Parts: sequence; C-alpha cells; structure tokens
Amino acid sequence: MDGEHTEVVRLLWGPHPKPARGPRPTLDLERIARAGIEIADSDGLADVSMQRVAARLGVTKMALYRYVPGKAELVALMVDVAIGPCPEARRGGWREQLEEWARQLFAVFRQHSWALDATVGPRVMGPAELSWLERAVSALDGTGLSGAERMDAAVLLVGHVRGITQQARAAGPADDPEAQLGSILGELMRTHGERFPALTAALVSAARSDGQDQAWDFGLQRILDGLAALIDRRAH
Amino acid sequence: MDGEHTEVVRLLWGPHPKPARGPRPTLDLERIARAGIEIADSDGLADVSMQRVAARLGVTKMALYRYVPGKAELVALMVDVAIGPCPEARRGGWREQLEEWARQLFAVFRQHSWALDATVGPRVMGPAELSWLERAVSALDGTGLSGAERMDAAVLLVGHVRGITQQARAAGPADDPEAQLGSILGELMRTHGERFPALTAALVSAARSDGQDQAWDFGLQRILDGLAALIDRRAH
DNA sequence: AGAAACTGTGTCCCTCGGACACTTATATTT
DNA sequence: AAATATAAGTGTCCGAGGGACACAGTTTCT
Repeated sequence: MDGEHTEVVRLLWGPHPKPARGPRPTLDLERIARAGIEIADSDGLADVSMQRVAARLGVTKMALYRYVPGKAELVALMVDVAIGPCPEARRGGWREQLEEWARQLFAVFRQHSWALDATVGPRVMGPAELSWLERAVSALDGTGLSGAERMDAAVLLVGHVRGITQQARAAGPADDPEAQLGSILGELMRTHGERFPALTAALVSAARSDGQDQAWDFGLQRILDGLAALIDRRAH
Repeated sequence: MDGEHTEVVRLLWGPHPKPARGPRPTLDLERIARAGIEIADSDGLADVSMQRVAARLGVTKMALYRYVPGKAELVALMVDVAIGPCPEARRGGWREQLEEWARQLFAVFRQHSWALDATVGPRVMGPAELSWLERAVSALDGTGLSGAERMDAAVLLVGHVRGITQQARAAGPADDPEAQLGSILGELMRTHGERFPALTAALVSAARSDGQDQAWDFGLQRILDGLAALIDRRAH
C-alpha cells in the first residue's frame, strides 16, 4: 500500500545490511551523497545527473544503482545529508532557543539553496530533517501550547526560512548587484508601474535597505511576537 | 546583460505583436497555458511535456514553439495564468483585508499545488502574481509600516501560504486517509521514537486534530498577531 | 575447489527538449 | 490577378537523461 515509499525509507532510515560475500564496495552512501551535494552546491540541482555524480566518484553511472534505487532517492538522501543533524540547543527561554534554531536552519538552507527544489512536494523526511523539527518542538515544551500547536509553530518557522531562502536566491549570488530581482522588478515597475501603485510606492521607499537580512529579521520577529502573544494570553 | 530574462518577460508582459501576413494561428497563449494547467492539475507538473500539451490541443509538439520560446517559459506562463489576477479587496481594516487576501491566495495554491514546483528558484513574476503582491502591500498602507516592511509582511504571508500548501499536498488528496504523512511519520515514530521524544509527544497530543486547516489558521493568526503588535507599538 | 553472492561495466531503450528544413496558407505589393 | 514576403504547422533528427539487463570479475562460505 505504501509500496513506493518503502525504498526511500530504507535508504534514509536503514537498516543497511552489509553484504557478506562479493567484492567490497568502493563507494558508500555518504560519499555518493556528498558528491551529489557538491555538484548541486556549485551548479544547482538541475545539473545533478547520475552521470555527473558517477563521474565525480570515478565510476560508471550504473554503479550508483547498486547503492541507490533511483535518482529520486539519491536526491532525498542528498537533502538529508546536506541539512545534517540539528546542533544541540543552548539554554534559554523558548524565544531565544527558537530564534537561534531558526538562524541555524536558515544558514543551512542558504548554503544549500537547491534543497528548496528537492523539498517541494510530498516526501519522506530523513532523520536529520526530523532532528531539526524535534528541537523546535522541544523548545516549546512547557509553554502551554498543545502538541499540534507546537508542531504548527515549527512548521510556520520552517516556512519562513524557506521563503527567505528563496528570495535570497532569487536576488542572485550578491556578486551581480545590477541583474538582481530588484532591478528586474524595477524595470517592470518603470513600464507598468501605474498598474501597481502601492507596490511602486513601497519599492521606492524600500530602495536603500539591505533587503534580504531585513526581510529575514522582520518575518522572524513577527512570528515570534505572534507566538509570544499567544503564550502570554494562555499563561495570564 | 539580462539576455535570458527578456524572453519570458516578453511572454508574460507583452507586447505580443500579432502577425500581419501568414496563415492565421490556430492557437493562442491562453489556450496553450490552459492545456498545460489542466495536465498539471490532474497529473502533476512532471507530466507536463511539450508532447502532452500539444496532443491535448491537437497539434504537434513543435507547433507550440511558434508561441512559446521554450518549456521554461511555458511553465512560467502557466503559473501566471493559473494564479490569475487578484480579486478586488473588500473594505475593512488591514487585518481583515490581509486575512481575506491570504485565504484567497491559499485557495488558489491549493487548487494548483504544482505551482509550488514551478516557483522555486529565481524567476520573473508575471502580472497576475504581481497583482496579488500589490493588494497585500496596499492593504498595509497607512499602518505606519515602511515600504520595505510592507513588502516583508506580504512575503511573510506568501511564505506561510506556500508552506501550508506544501504540507497539505504531502498529506495526500485526502481520499487516501491511511497512506498520509501522519501515518508514515507515525510509522517512523514507532520505530525511532526514542530519538525524537518531544516530537513523539507532540504527535500523540495532536493525533486527533484536522491538521491542515488547524496549521493554516494557527500560522495565519500568529503572523497577523505579530504584525498587529508592531503596528500598535508604532502607533501608540 | 566450487558455488553463491555481490560489484562495477557495457549496451540498449525510452522519453524529453529543442534545432532545422519543408510545405502550406495568408496578406501585401506589383 | 499574379508574385512575393511572412508566418503556421509538420516531420525528422539529435543529444542528454534515467533506468533495465546481461555479463565479467571478485570475495566469502561450504
């Protein structure tokens, strides 16, 4: 019934029974994932082909299929390895903990922004990804929020991390200051501005702020404020 | 300098000079986009190939290239058509307006959840997409927020819409209640639960809420609360 | 030693996006 | 009315990518 999921679950969660007989493997999942991640980091997810990953490892394309059931599963593995396990929390209130957590997650996503492409759509989460969720939820223990609410809050923050990551990536690698979203959006505003008066006004007034960091902090603080309001209301 | 963008900009924003000579076209951009959208709606974006779109229109694959420079541009067009122009705002305070706006946007994304796949990564927004942004920003006019902040707020809400859309889609089309995210996540918890104590606890306590709608409202209200807090603080 | 299990390779096939030449239809020009 | 330029849809071809499969070489167990 969950037939197709079983393969990726096995790949991400194990077990990985190691063979008793036969030649010893020249590769392992870790190395394969890393190879894919390196390609994705430098050239984007679209450039990750079985060919290129194999070439980087000095093997043939088909050799990879001894380790990985297919490309989709390889990408899922890449994501979990790239995200990595969540670092331990420092002590502090829920707000400090969540804020630190969000910043750390944002840093990871910014470094591997291709992970966005690989995490749209239904999928199975790996252990690393779950460890991040775990820490966010546990940071909210004792706040009076229900289990569902703690989960929802974590999901809300993840959504913001993803949103800003996407924006940051759209703005380009920052070494190309003119060909950025701002300039192309500005171009459109110059041509069709009369159709978007509020947007035009907002963009003019926003022209000289460092967009990304600003947007990140703004959203993060609004979410945390919103959570604080709820928690306080409950605790009154 | 912006060489590659120019094609999709022309496609989305015009102008579309109509030819004076030659046979009259059997198709138009609207019909092509609709055909692609129908395929994507029913079978997902991955099943949208030039072949299938053309077949649905009763033409050859190559005929489409008379209207559209390439597949990427076709998808961009599909997105803008599928999203459609933002409906007019009803009267009300900024909060009511934004809430209505977010619900309307969510409805659109839920209906065309493949749009998520097509809107990761750098891209040029079309007129319809911009019209949504316009209304969100204009709803915040007169709140005392700066232009950048109004934009950031809109982006924050879009992020939440996208996040929940993704979750809703991961949970399946709701006619398959057992093979859902909940059950597969539950399966993992049953096997590796000891590694995720807070998550396990939260899931147990969340077991019998209707996840999606709950998560949607929760996040939306938190964001709006956070915005309200800021606006009030500024206005005091 | 032989069998069993496993690894990496080479070959093949399908699908997809796209280039290009070609035929046919329309509107302008002579 | 005839010639011509322009544009629409088709058919053919190519390269890249994912993956199936049979095969040869290697290691361990009996």
